[in-house]
Amino acid sequence: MNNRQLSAVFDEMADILEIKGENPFRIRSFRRVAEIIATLDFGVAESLVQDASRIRDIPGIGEGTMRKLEELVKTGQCEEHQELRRELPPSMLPLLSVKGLGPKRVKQFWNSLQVANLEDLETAARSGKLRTLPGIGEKTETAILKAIEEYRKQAGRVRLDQALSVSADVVAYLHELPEIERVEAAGSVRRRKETVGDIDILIASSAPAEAIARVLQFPGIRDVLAQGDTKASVILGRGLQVDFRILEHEAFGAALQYFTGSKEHNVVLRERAKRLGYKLSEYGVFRIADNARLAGETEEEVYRLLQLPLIPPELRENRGEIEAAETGELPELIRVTDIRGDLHMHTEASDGKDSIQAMAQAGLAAGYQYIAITDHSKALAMIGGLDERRLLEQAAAIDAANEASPGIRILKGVEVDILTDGTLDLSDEVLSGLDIVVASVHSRFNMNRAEMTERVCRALRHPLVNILAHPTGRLLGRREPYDIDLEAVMTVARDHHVVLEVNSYPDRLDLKDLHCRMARNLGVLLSIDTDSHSAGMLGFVDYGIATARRGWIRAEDVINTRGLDSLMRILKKKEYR
DNA sequence: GCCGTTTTCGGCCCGACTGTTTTCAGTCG
Repeated sequence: MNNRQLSAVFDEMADILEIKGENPFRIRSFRRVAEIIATLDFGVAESLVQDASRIRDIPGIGEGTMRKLEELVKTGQCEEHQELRRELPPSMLPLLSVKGLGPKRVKQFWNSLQVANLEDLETAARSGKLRTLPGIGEKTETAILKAIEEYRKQAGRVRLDQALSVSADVVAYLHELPEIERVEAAGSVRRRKETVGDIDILIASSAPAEAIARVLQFPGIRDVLAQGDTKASVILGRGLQVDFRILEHEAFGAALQYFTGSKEHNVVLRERAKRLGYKLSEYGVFRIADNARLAGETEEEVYRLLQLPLIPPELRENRGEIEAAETGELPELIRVTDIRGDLHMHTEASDGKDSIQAMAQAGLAAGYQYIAITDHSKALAMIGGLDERRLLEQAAAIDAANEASPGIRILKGVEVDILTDGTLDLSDEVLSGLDIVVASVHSRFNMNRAEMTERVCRALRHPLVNILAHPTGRLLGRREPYDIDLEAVMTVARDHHVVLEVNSYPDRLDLKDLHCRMARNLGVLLSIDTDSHSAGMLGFVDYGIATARRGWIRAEDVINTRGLDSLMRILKKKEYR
């Protein structure tokens, strides 16, 4: 069993226990274990055999969990999990994701109406059976039907770039209103998660009623889900939910901290506050003794009172950032201004839209010192991939463009296909004449893990390969990553001085955040590139930077933060780290 | 189930909104 499967077992047990109404703290433990395993950068199954203390020593993992893990790894299942599945059908678990339904109601519907899945629930609601139950009236029944519809429609979350664009629109609109003194997006948008379920907007206003009224006039609201004195929830035309909260100025920092989350991060902070004799809420930090508010206007104050430095929002996932903050070991995260060039982009020679010169102009406008032109190779014939002859012609054109001293150095490169046997799609002779070779997989995504891993590793051992682009091949919401042993890939990359890409294209973000962290831990260098297909796309770098920051990446972990000379030494494999 | 500069037992985060409850439970974030 791999980590993902192990994690799913604990999550499912937590779901079932929750419906059964068992000890909430035991449930919380299971959830924590699921999260820990899901975000681990090494395999639980292998570690259990080789060095079990590597697992046992993780805070949150105790004796009970160790027993279950051993059982799962040895037999492929665990008795308690099987027992729970016999008690309650797993088909009812998705019901917990329907808005407005929690464990109590799911249990109630099962006990009294034998509702075992989404379809049963819809039938029961439509036939008016739900309203016969205690505590459920006509309104709740209608709300549930609506929630089922929403659940089916937006089972998926929206991509970060889309969420950022919507939240920017909303913030810009609110910013103009006189009733509103301050407005900020919080939540997973602020943490820059790769996908976002809803958008949280915080508003400071001394006239909350007026502010709420104006907020609800935002053009594009399709539906108002809830509305009170201090908050409102709406659905926008595109189906995205936006939650607004109105606050007083004095509590804005505490609210920003609170609504930025993550939930897991906040739980730990509150426990910490309590230990220190404080109470932390969205209204501030209060001294328990006399309920005096000691902080609230800024986030810095809140963290300072908890004896911590300000933790960057991208790190707030309870993945060790609080411990790191405590010991002064928070990383100095990379910023977009650290980037000095973009090493992956296409031109009209293959599937890009713009010329070499146009891309160079865009690079110059971005303040870059260098860019690399890396069009596709001939295996991608349908989009005009370059063969040896055309690549040589392009190289000559780049030489000419550099001669004209455009104010930016244009590197000659290629994105060469890694063929199914792990060889490259172009001859060494031509590749050796380039400044940079980016290699990637664009075919046969369904190979098994061992084959795919060997395919990629073979390519990484090729002495001319510099960067492995979009290493897992995933497309957010459209294509799963191919099955590959990333730890093996990273080890080979490090040993052969190959750099892994953080592809900033909004539906790729590949490597993703956890993989970035894994790379850093394994000593693998990264390159944050856009894979631009037109001049306007160089700005995608923001999303790659966000992903890297979530992966604890510093400027020194990324090769395109270096000056040209240092970069060239890495590309020549004379230097690494 | 996990954990320990109060503790190996007894804790384990906080507040708002909704609906239908006549005093609060369930859910959400």
